[in-house]
Amino acid sequence: MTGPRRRVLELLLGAGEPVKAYDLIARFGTDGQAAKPPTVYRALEFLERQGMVHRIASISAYVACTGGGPAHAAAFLICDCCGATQEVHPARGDSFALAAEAAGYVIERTTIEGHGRCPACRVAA
Amino acid sequence: MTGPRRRVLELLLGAGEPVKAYDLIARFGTDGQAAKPPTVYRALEFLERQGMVHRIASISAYVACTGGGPAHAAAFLICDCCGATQEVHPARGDSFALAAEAAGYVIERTTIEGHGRCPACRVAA
DNA sequence: ACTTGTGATGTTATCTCATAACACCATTGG
DNA sequence: CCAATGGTGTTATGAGATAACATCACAAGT
Repeated sequence: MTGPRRRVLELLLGAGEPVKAYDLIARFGTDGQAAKPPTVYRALEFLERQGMVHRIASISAYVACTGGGPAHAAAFLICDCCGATQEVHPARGDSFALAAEAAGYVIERTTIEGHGRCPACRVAA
Repeated sequence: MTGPRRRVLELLLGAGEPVKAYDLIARFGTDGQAAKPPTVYRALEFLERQGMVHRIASISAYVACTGGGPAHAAAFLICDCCGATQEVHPARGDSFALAAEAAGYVIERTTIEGHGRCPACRVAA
């Protein structure tokens, strides 16, 4: 865990919600100086390999992991209203995994993201 | 169903696998002329609304729908080896949907994509 | 027929997201 | 000492997507 990696993780943990890569780039320097893109992307790549950070493909954003061991699979519930995101852990042998098996596929990595409304926004609407 | 929309759908059906937006743009003109990006992106947006095309977020590509009614949810099995993609339809009440419900989220749209190896590539390896 | 509204298209420009390529530096193990 | 490895800094560019505005076709209302 080196300087840039620590800094990116720190920013993600501080945000507590998904952050866009270029927002991380902009906030990278403690003095307000932006980082160069590869600095942040390389840190994200590392943190993702470690399972400390996840990429949320449907919104091209990154979020610090909450729970789960090293290099684990994760699924996300994302509120389109307020941006809140919750990490959940799909059960082994769920219907998607079964469908994959039935089709003869060996799945190594999943992207599972649900968009909708969180409890708070559901009430507010 | 207008000209550009028909053309984009035709390209996707002809490909039979996920195609990148800029590949569609490049192949758009029957005379080899490329389209302008908005032409293709607007067609994709329309086709996606109709449920005739799906976007695969994890690889930023688009694929013609195989089965499923209008505006249905879909999940994908993607072979990282040969690019083959299979559309599957998650059962209602699978573990992800249950997790969402338990968390109080109302999910309107899902992105479910599994990466791995198709039967053919699994044997080949 | 006029005209008004709507939805589609064409076009230019730009924005966002991500990576290639190369130079440099530190650590480690032969 | 000196490769080999892995991390970082920097420049530049590639890839994905959309904003904004002009134009066009068509149907509905008067």
